[in-house]
Amino acid sequence: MLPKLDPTDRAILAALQSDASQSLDSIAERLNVSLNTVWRRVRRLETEAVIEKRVALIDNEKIGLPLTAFVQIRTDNHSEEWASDLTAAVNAIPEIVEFYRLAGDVDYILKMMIASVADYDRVYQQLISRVQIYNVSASFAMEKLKFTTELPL
Amino acid sequence: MLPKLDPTDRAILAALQSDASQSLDSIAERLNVSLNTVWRRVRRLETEAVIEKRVALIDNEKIGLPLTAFVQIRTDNHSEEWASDLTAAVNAIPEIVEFYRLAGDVDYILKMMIASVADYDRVYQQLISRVQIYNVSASFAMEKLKFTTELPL
DNA sequence: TTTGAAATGGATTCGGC
DNA sequence: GCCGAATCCATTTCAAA
Repeated sequence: MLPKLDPTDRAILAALQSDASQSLDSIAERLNVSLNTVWRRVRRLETEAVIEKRVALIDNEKIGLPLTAFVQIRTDNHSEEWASDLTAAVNAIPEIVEFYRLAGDVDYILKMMIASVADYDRVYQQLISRVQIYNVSASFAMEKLKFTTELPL
Repeated sequence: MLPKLDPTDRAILAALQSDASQSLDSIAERLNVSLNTVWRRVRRLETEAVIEKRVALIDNEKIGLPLTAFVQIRTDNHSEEWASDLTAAVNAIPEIVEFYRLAGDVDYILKMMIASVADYDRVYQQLISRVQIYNVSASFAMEKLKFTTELPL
């Protein structure tokens, strides 16, 4: 199931997940392989969807969303239907950027990017207006100490 | 402090954070402005660091890191030194992709991308070998329901 | 000072070997 | 895997508003 990745593939992935604006040429030179090789590997990694997409990362503070909040959700309703309602509600709210179902005590965790604590309430109201939630607890980030989209290879 | 962003800037940011591989030409056409205008706006957004970087997003499952864990940390040591030791330790561990200091009961939360629960233990041991931690609780994601780097504009 | 049209040069794409 | 042609695209220049 997992695509085979040799050291060259991994080096290319490492390069592109760190900086996707660099030219294939410069990667080829750094890895001591031909441009053509890099190009073919990248194309393969894209068709296999190892590379999901290329995106620009935007500074959340510069666009007026300095606050990150984590919200833990517990439910007393473990039906499929409730779960898919919650997922649909979350997907409709762009401030919620991550959402996971958890093992254990807390059922779900989500992360939201917001302007302020008042803005948290606005998003929270949006969420609970769409789906019945049993128990919510929010934690606000005082300081972002690390954030990266780079995965270890 | 916040850069002024007009609707064209926001539309360009929205386009690039959704797909940075599209040409400036196609964005220009879609927004009904000239290529030149888009190019200048992008350059300005880059020099102002509203656009932080361009990256390739990699499928964590395809590279053998299917598990996401959230780790909540409480400390009894609130010194500056301990905090900076923790941050240094976290920065040295590539499996830890996000790390925040929180307001409230839990002092820190971090997110890690790992191969398995056994792999969680390996990373956890690395962390506690570098810094004394009072209380840790980990939650494992059973299901990733939403993940995006796109911020609302 | 801002805009768009057009030219340049560099990077990507993809065939053939 | 390597070369090279064709294409595409970012970047610069320049003229006009």
